[in-house]
Amino acid sequence: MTQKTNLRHRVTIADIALRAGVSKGAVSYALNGRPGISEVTRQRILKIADDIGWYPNSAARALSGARAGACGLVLARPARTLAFETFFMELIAGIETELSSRSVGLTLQVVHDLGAEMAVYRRWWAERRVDGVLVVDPRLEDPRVELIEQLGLPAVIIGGPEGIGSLSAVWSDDAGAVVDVVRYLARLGHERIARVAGVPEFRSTEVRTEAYLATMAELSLPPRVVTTDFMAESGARVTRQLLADPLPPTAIIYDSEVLAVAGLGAAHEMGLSVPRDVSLVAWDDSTYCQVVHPPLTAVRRDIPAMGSHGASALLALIDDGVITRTGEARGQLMTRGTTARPPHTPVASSRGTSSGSV
Amino acid sequence: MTQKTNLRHRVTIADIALRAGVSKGAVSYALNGRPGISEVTRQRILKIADDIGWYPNSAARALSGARAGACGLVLARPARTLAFETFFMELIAGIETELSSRSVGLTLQVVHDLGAEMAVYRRWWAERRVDGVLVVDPRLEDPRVELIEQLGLPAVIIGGPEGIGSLSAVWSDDAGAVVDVVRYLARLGHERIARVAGVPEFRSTEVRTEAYLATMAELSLPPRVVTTDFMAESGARVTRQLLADPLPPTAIIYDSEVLAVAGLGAAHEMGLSVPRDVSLVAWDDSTYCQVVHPPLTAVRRDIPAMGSHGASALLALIDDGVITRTGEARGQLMTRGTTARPPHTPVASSRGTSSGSV
DNA sequence: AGAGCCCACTTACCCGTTTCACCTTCCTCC
DNA sequence: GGAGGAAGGTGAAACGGGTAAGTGGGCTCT
Repeated sequence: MTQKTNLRHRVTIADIALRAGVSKGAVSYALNGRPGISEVTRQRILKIADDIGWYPNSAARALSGARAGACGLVLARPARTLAFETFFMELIAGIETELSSRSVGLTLQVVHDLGAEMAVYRRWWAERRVDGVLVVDPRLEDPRVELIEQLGLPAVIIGGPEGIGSLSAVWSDDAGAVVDVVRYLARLGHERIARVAGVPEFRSTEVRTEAYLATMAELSLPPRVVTTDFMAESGARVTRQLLADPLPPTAIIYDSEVLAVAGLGAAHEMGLSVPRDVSLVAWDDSTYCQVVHPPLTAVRRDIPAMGSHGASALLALIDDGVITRTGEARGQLMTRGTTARPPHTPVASSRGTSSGSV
Repeated sequence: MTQKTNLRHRVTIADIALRAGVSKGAVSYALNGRPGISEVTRQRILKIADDIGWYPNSAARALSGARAGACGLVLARPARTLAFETFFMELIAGIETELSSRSVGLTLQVVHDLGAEMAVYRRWWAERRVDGVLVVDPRLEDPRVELIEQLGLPAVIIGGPEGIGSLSAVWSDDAGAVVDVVRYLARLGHERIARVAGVPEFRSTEVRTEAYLATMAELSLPPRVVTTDFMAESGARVTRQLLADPLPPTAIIYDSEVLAVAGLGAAHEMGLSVPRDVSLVAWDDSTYCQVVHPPLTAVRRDIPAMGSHGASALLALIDDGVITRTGEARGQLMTRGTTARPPHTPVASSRGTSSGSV
């Protein structure tokens, strides 16, 4: 049979109808599992469709009032910080597991700022290019929410806390994990615990800072928060500043993984020994946290799970109009080599400080 | 005016035609900048389209024989290794700059293996979901090439070397950069220079290994290649094995950034000092290479440029059928803190090498 | 035996855009 | 003053699949 020699010819339901000796309508009913077709005819049609390698033309299907068959994700961080945040790749991998199992595509766009991001939503929705979007990095005053509600664009916010407006949301319990980290460090004997926070506009930053402040207050410890962006250089610079202080912190909690790795590098560069001189904790675990030396103590969240739950919530919203609001499991503290008791703890009255085990 | 209150109503060219008092066809000509419409009418139509916020329905446009308006990218590495390869995010960012400036979407799919990747190409093309694809990680015996040619699917291979089959390609001069690295290390006085290679099925791995072997032979140095996958643990394990050798290498060239960071961690863990005891070179530079301590000497390629050139080549292929084959600029060696003269070098005798212009 | 009804289809039109074939005007030129 | 042409449109037919409305034929029920 030469039926597959010309793979370039697009086979349509008309071809199937011709072979099966029925009408296009019958083929459509059969392929979509709708009633009105006898079981034998349906099977015959399905077999023919399979034989000649038919796939529905996504444009035609989308045009006739159905779905676009794709969801969108816009990343609005500067490309430089995107690349080294493994968060996004993990998230995408998680989203994909859910979407591809349902044969829904993922359309990605990388833009420079929030305004461009909103323009993309507008365009995508007007063009009917996506059925819904996943929104990341929720902000304190988030103009995207209003736009999305106005457009009636199905959307799921990823990264909470909790929902915003009337949108679906999936978030992790950041506050709880922060409390765990601070208490863990306090139990080790740390009193001067600093927090290196990310972009202040992000809701996650605020939530974590509040949880940090509350826990420090509860433990009657002096809080210290330094705000940065998510650039590695900032992590290094801030760490140098903190550690050059006359009364430096004995422990630092970073708001991202790359900040922590940079902080570790900065500490080493200053000739300090980690964790003997200072303890470091990363937020979000990754391979990098595990392979640097010493391996970083980190808060591990199941990011792929957040992605797949977000995608699943989005599909539920698109298909059935169901609004979902799910809190994920609290991040887990992975204690590794960068946390220990603070220096100068009266163990045997202030031993020697660094001997530089680089 | 209440013209924008209901953003949910999709405006079509019929709405524009009605307001302008012309036919749909005329509107289409006007909006697409085609001849057959007077300039005044065109301007009037454009203004109306802008006023009522018209965007072309992508499905309708795609259906009527035009383009899908999207390109595809399939990533077939295990999700675990994807997340920490900043390569892909940088590549995507580069692709996006080109695509989004032309209002073409990027459809992403993450799969487990090559078979699934090929199934995705088949489906995308049959569904008319993409106009072409960008193919990464070219392999020695690459079954994707045959499929793509058979389907007539426009495609650009990213990561050469050189083209495969009749496809467009964009690649970096890996061989040249490897020669540079080996010669640089040899000039520093290294003789036992090992190479930690990535997945052997990748063409890039072979090219680099060949260049390494040739250069080592040229310099009459004993080659040593260890093959791994791209997992961080493998990088650490292989490094430990190499360095535990009775006659260990004094320099190691890694095939990826994460392998190198893991190698650096392993060396530290063994109590070795870098670069005093061993020199390390990473392939592909990234923020991580710069913030670890000491900062990693690395081969820096302009990955976003490869992405945007690849996207640009793909659009040229789709629009004009032009096959492009471009070699990018050779990767540049960024000498940083992990390379120095080898240990036990008779410094007094045999001067003449470099004095490490870090 | 005729009414009623369901099954298994067919017919025809819809979605929004592009495009091809035509159809008016109006202008030019000999 | 009528042929020839171009400018500036119109109308309708695609594109491929979904779906409401219609249409026979066979069956049941009374």
